[in-house]
Amino acid sequence: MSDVARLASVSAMTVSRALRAPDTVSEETRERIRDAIEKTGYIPNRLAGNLSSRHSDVIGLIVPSLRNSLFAETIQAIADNLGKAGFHVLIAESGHSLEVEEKLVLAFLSQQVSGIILHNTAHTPRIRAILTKTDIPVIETGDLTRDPIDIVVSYSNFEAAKAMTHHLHRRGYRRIAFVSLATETNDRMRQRRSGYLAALEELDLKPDRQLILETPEGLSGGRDALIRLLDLKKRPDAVFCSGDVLAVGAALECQRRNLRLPEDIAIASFDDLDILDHLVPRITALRLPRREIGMFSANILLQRILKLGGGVIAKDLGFDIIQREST
Amino acid sequence: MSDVARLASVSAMTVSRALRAPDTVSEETRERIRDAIEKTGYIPNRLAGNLSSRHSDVIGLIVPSLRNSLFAETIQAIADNLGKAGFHVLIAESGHSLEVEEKLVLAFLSQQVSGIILHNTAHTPRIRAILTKTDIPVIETGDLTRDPIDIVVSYSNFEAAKAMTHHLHRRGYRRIAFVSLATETNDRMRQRRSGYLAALEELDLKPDRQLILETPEGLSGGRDALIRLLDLKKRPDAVFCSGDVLAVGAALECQRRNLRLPEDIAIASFDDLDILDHLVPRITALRLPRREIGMFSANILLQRILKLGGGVIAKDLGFDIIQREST
DNA sequence: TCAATATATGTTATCGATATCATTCAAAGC
DNA sequence: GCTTTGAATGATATCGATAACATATATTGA
Repeated sequence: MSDVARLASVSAMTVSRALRAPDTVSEETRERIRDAIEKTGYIPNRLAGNLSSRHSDVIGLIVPSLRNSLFAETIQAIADNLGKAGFHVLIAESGHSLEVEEKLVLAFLSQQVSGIILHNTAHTPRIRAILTKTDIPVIETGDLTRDPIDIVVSYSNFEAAKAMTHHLHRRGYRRIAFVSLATETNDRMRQRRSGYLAALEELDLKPDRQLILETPEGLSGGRDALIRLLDLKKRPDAVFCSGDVLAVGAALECQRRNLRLPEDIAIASFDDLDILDHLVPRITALRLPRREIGMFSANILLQRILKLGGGVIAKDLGFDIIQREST
Repeated sequence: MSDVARLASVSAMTVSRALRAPDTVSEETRERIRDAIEKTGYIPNRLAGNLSSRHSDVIGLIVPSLRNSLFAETIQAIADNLGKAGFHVLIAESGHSLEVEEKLVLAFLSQQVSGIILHNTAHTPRIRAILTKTDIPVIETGDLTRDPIDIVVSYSNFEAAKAMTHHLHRRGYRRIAFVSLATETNDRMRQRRSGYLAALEELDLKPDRQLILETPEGLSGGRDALIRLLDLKKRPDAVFCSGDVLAVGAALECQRRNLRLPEDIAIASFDDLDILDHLVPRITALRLPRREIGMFSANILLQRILKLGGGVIAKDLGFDIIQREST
């Protein structure tokens, strides 16, 4: 930077101003500086700048997994919106482990990020404490938790699962199976199961243990769950697959076995992936506001960082049920 | 940090050493410092540290798109391996635009990243110039380009497409269609098309313009391409779908129309997504070394950053053809 | 026993920018 | 005409850590 300053015959301070607050520098000087920057190939050092100004232009984002394209839309919306405002996104993956999440949050804070977005709503006590104390905005997006650390932007997994269960009941199904990923390490799955159970209770249906399954991630998880259900003496008439791509795996297994959807068995999915609309028959699903969550999170974050007021603490973005041929 | 130092009755320098080079500090002092850190809740400021030591623990990664889970495996492998060594990954999305890529690279350099990983091999002249001059390692992973900026870790899109075309020919297909995404903004697609054409030439087959299509991303892109091909007077006997999920869209459209694979038409995919192995029938595909690319990239980057020598410049990780029922 | 080496710690300058206060000079106001 | 105001720029201290060098104490060996 001092090179640039020398070449433009101004002080380093003026160069800094020309870059960060152009209107405080005269047109003429600005031009000289622009030329000098061009000539020297100067690239600003944001580390120094951020250290000096004591705020950075980086936002930290932690997702449980990047493998599933589940978060891609949200991430993209976040990155787009923050990018427009000159911020960058540091993405990390926790692998559903709270310990890893703890390490990552600490690393982010070390990097002096200006905000943190988490997909989890369950955290280690230490992280809760640290994040509560810190004065940077913290957004949680995985579930509409009642006691957010700071801000929560989401839909309610509980309500969504309950609504879908009611929907299946309205369509005439009475033995509704519920398939999810491991609930042990995943609070969202627990919420969904609770929603399912709450609906059953409201409908005066007795939950049947055999119809409540956990299965590994991936297409084979969905396939295996379906196989287990078909092997039951009293088969379900509908299967509510409450995890990424599980419904796809289940539906493809039905195809393989020449089972007719929805006559032989109905399938509904928790998340409306592209492919659900391309399968034959098309699969009923909950549409979750993934893109909206990203947009909102980014915008609230910006508001808070730029101190524009507007103290939103919880934003419920809802969900839709997309009824298709599979139910 | 000075708080910690005071509490532990040592100088700030000793605290710094206790954190970055523990074995240069006595057991006893280290313990006092550890307690002091605990008590004060001190979180190091890496900006300051990196500025002072003139190297950072952040690696920049630019991918064309996060929407397709295509890069997820590579990203995960990169993040895992770098994470083990204490590095973090700053991920950004270029949306296939070279101008955006330029901005992102400049932003990364401003953040003083210790290394850059790009999926593209085509760049603006300015970026090529800047990245060639810089002394941080730069890895390109999208294609086995002949003139890498610095290091290339990939498979050859050209060879892979050629190999699959030969494979289809060996299986008896003679009218082989080639479907890709827009080649205009995607150098990898151009390489694949060239590979396809090269194979045709070696096989003494005349390329047929009607059989070489470009289509938008996504399942519907694949579906639409298939429809266009079926509408031809002289239908192809095989379709080589050379872009993410195109083969899935095409295969599902065949299902919808009750076309038998491979009797009525054969389908092959460029990338072996999970789902290809779950469809009925299962789809022949090229298996690309996505995870290996991530691992290798991370490791070479680390070698270079830590100056461990080992001057690999180009690493060809090859590919496999997975023959399944669809061809 | 005493210089020579090793180990543990402290001091100071510095990384590259920016906040803050100071200065200069011209236009405006009375 | 002279103070007042404001726009443009500069000088200096500082952000929080670490590199590089300096110092103090312990250890070794001849």
